[in-house]
Amino acid sequence: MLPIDIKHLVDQYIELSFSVNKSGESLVRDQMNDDMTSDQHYTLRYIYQAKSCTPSDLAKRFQVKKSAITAMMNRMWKKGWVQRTRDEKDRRVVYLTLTEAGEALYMKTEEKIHHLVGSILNNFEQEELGQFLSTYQKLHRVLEDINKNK
Amino acid sequence: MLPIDIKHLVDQYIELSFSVNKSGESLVRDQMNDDMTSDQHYTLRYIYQAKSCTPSDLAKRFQVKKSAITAMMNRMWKKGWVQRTRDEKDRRVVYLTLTEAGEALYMKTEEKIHHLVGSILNNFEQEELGQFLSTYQKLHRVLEDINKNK
DNA sequence: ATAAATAGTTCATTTATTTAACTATTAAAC
DNA sequence: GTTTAATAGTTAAATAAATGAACTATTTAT
Repeated sequence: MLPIDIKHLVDQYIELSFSVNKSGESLVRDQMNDDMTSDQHYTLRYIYQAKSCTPSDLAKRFQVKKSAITAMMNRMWKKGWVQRTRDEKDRRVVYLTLTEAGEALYMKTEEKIHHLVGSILNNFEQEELGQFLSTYQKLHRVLEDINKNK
Repeated sequence: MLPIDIKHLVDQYIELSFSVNKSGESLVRDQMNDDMTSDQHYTLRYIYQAKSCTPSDLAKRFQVKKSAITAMMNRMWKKGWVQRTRDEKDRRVVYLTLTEAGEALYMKTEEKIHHLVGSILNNFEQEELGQFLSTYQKLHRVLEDINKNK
C-alpha cells in the first residue's frame, strides 16, 4: 500500500491528530455551560441518543471501568441531569435516563456545538469534506478492528 | 461552500472525531510503560523536539494553565525524566530538558507508537492518505485561526 | 525609584480515572 | 434444587490532571 519509508506521514498524522484534538476540544469546551465539562456533555449525548442505557454500556463506549461511570453518574445525578431506575426483571441492572433539566441542557449545548462545527466545516468544499469523512470513517473501522482483536 | 443542510455531515464529523480519538488514545496508551501516561509521553515528546523549553511554552502548547505544568513537571521530575535549570540572564525563567533516562524512555515509547500508527496507516493507499492529511492540515489551520481570534 | 508586568510555584478544590474488595442478583453445573 | 459461576453495579483509597487565587521573585516601564 504505502512506500517503505512512511516515517514522515506517520509524524504528520501524529502531530495533526494531537493538534486538531487539542484545539477542537478547547473550542468545544468554550461552548459549555460553566457547570459542565465536555466529558459530561458527551455522556449526556450518549444517554440522549440511546434514550436509556446502562452503566455498562457507557463504560464500553467510553472505554473506562464501570466504577468511573458510577462516579460520573454520581456527579451528574447531584446536578439533577440523570436518573437511575432498576430493571424489574433483572434487579442487577440499572437504567440511566436524562431528566428534563438534563435533556434541556444537552439540547442547548449540542446546538452550540453543531453551530461551531458547522462553521468550521463550512471552510471546505463539499467534495473535499465528503472524501475526508469517507477516509475518516475507514480509519474508524480500522481502529475498531484493532481494538476488537486485542 | 457547503449546502444549506449540513446537519448530517456535522453529526458524522462529531461522531467520528469522538470515536477515532477514543480508540486511538486507547491504542496509544497500550504502548506506554506502566509508570507513564499518554499526557506524560506527549510532554516528553514536546521537550525532546524543542530540546529545551519553558513551562510557559508547554502551557501554551497544551492549552492549560502554568500551574498544571508545574504539577506535571513535579511528577515527571520525581521519576527522573526531566531537569529544571534557571536562566542566568533572566532568573524568572526555567528551562526544562530531558534527562538521559527521560530521553531513553521517550525514544523507546515513541518507536512503539510509530510502529502502531504505521501499521494503521498501512491500510490506506498513498493517494487517499495524502488527500486525507492535506484536508486534515487545512482543518488544523482553520482551528488555529479560530483559537487565535478568541 | 516606584509601579506594572512576567515567570513560575503553592495550595485548595474538582474531575476523571484505576484497582481491589464488596453486595446483590441471576445463570449454570451437577 | 442447592451450590457455584458469572454479571451488574457500587464503594473506597489512590493517582493524574486541571483550575483559580494568592504568592514570590525578577525584570521592564514610567
